[in-house]
Amino acid sequence: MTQTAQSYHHGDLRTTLVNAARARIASHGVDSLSLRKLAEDAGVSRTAPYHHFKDKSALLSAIAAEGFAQWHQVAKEIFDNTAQSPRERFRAFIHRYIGFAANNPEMYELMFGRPIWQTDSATDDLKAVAYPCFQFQVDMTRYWQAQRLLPQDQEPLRLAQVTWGTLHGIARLLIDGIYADQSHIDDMCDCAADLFMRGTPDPHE
Amino acid sequence: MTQTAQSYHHGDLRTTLVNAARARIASHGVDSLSLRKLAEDAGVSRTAPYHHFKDKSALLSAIAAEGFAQWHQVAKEIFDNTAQSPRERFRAFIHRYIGFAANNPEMYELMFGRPIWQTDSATDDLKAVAYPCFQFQVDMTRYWQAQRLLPQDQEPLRLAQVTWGTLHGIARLLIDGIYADQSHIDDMCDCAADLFMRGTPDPHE
DNA sequence: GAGGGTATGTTGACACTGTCAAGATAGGAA
DNA sequence: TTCCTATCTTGACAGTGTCAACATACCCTC
Repeated sequence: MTQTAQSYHHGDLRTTLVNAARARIASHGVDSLSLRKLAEDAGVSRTAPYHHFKDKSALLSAIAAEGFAQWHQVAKEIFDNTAQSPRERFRAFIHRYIGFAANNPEMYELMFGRPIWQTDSATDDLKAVAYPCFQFQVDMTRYWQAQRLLPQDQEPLRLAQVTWGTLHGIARLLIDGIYADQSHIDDMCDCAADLFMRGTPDPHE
Repeated sequence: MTQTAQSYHHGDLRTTLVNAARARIASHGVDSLSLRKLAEDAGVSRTAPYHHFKDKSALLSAIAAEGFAQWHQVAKEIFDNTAQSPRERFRAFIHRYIGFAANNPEMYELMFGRPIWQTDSATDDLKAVAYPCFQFQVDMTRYWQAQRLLPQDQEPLRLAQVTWGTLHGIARLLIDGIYADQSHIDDMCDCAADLFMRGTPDPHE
């Protein structure tokens, strides 16, 4: 950013683009983002972004990767917070997951939407961030099974797929505004938590 | 369809468009559909479709409505099949739901995707078909609760949102190819069914 | 049957989009 | 200083959805 305005080269176009795109996506939605407008706002020509990203999908992948990293961080904090019981942490995890999606709907849409994952267009950089995030879900599931919060007679991978599927499905039904009312988010989370942990020993509550 | 080739009017353009669009979507995906190509394939000018649909979204809504009607029919058949026990029907319902999504991924994407539901662009026709479909999910949930397959201490609406959310989430993770392997569909469905019905009386199995 | 309203179809145009090719410029390494 | 490479530019192409204005055909009424 040490460049002057009349400089031929921008100086730090890549991060400028990513920042502008992130802001635009958060405020106006993924679909409203165009590379041309983005370039124009950055004071640069239409094709300049192509020297930093292979195509539009690559730009989106980069931003989605940020989202996965961000969520992974949150998940780790919840999981590692030993001040809470495993049971509390499990419940908190559900609420935070849905909360993350509800508070960042466009980012969530981007992270799990088609443009990125469809047709094998996912960047290696994106996979490098997202896959560990998926794996963490399995690891947590294994732990919760060991803690007797989740049924132990199920394969951890399957169980992780189902529990995460539940959160993902609720998040999408909420975001897409299909039939879930935003005012009942907490109720839905509690319902899901109760359902998953039903029949497990509960020494404290 | 009594028109000759050189007729100025097409005769039944609306259904021709819908049929062509449905086929195109099923084979090449929702994103690949363009009104112009559609019109060209129908041997008609680019703007002719606008006399039958307000815009592209309206066309998509019409096709999605077919999908909802189709699924609603399947759901009713499963639910009304008294030859099976409620427990078997519940399990069958889960498998069929995921199977429907896996076998018609593009239709499923269309039915629950953004272009239709976002920004209040859903047609009244679509809502008229889709909402009863959602309601049916709640009715079934209520029944399964009464049959003691699902916990009775939860509100039917909440429970329906969570169970449907689970199916929806699994379906999307599958379709979007995010992390679920298609070869384990049945295992995932069984895992979900076990999870939901866990702790409920099972006289026969 | 004649006339007019309406449904339907047409061409033209506009403002967009992503992306490629070819050329210009700047910075850094040899 | 020279040259390579990263970066940025203009020009162009093939698309897209959609509007406005106009043409044609059908149907209902007089």
